Amino acid sequence: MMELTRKGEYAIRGIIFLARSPKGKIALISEIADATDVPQTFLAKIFQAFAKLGLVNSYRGTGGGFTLGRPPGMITLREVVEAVEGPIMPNRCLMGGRGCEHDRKCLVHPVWRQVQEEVVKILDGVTIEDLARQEKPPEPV
Amino acid sequence: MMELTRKGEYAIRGIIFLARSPKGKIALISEIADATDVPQTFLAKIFQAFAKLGLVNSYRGTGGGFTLGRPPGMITLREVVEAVEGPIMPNRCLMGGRGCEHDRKCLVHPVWRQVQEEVVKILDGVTIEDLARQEKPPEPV
DNA sequence: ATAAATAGGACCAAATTGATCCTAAAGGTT
DNA sequence: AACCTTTAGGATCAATTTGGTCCTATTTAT
Repeated sequence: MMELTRKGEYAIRGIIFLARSPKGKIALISEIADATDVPQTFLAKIFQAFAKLGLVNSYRGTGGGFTLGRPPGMITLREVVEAVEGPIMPNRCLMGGRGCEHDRKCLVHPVWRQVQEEVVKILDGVTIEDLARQEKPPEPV
Repeated sequence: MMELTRKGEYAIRGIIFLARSPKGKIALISEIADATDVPQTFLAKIFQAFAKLGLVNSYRGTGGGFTLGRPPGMITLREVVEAVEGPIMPNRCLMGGRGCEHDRKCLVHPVWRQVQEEVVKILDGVTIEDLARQEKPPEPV
C-alpha cells in the first residue's frame, strides 16, 4: 500500500537535478534523463506536466529546454508528487464528487481523512531546495 | 497516490461485519459477502489471509465459518489493511532488503520514512472495535 | 530554410488488480 | 461408510494501471 510509482520517483529525481543545476541554466530533457537514469521520452511527459503547472518553464526550439519555474524553496515535494500522481487520496471515498454509497455510515472515512492530512502536511513541509542540498542533514529524521 | 484498493476496502468491511455480529457467532462467508456487498469468492481469499494471521478463526465443514480471532479492540486497522495489501511502504527504497542504488545519496528517504511512521501510527491507533460502533463519534475528526 | 528542441496524441507491453472456477480437505449428519 | 456443507488453495482470466515508445506537430534560433 501507498507505494510511490516510478513516475513519482522519476519526477522527484528530475526536478532535484534541475534545482542542482546552476540557477537560470536551461537544461535539456536528454541531459536530465541521462543524469537521473530515466527513459528520456517518459521523463519528457513528466516535465510536460510540470510545465503546465508552472513548476518548470519550458523553452522550445534551438537552445530550448527547462528551468525551474520558481525558486526551489518555493516548490514543495507535495506539488511534485501530485503533479504526476494526482492528489493524495488514501481512499476513493474521500473524493469530493460522487460519494460512495457507504458514505453516511462509514466510520473509516475520518481515519483516511486524517491520514491524508498528515501526509499532505509532511510533504508540504519539504521543498525541493531541502532535497537538492548535497549534504545530508546531521541526523536523518 | 496512496489509494486503498478494493481488496483493502472489502477487508475492512468484512471484518467490521464480523465484529458487529453477536460475539462468538460463526458467520458464513456467503453471509458476510452478502451483507457487505462483496463478491463471495473474492472475500473468501481475504478471509483466508485473515485466518493465516490469526485475525479470524476459521472452521470447516457443516456449521463452519468464521469468528473474530481476538477481541475487536485488539485488532488494529493497520493489521487488517496490511493483511491484504502488504506492509505500508510509501517508497520501495524503504524496503530493508535490496536497497536502491540511490540509497546513500537519497535525501528523500527520510521523508518517506516519516510518512510511513505517521500513517502506521494513525492506523495502529484505530481498532476494529472503534470502527464497529454503530454511532458516529460527536465530531468527525 | 533548416536544425533543434518541446508538445501532444496514439500506441503498446508488462504488471497489477479484481475477480472466477475447480479440486482438495475437513468436519458434521445420517 | 456415504454424503453434505463449508473453508483452503491453486489455476486461470479479464480489465485496469503502469511504464514506456513512437510519430507528428509546433516553436524558435541560426
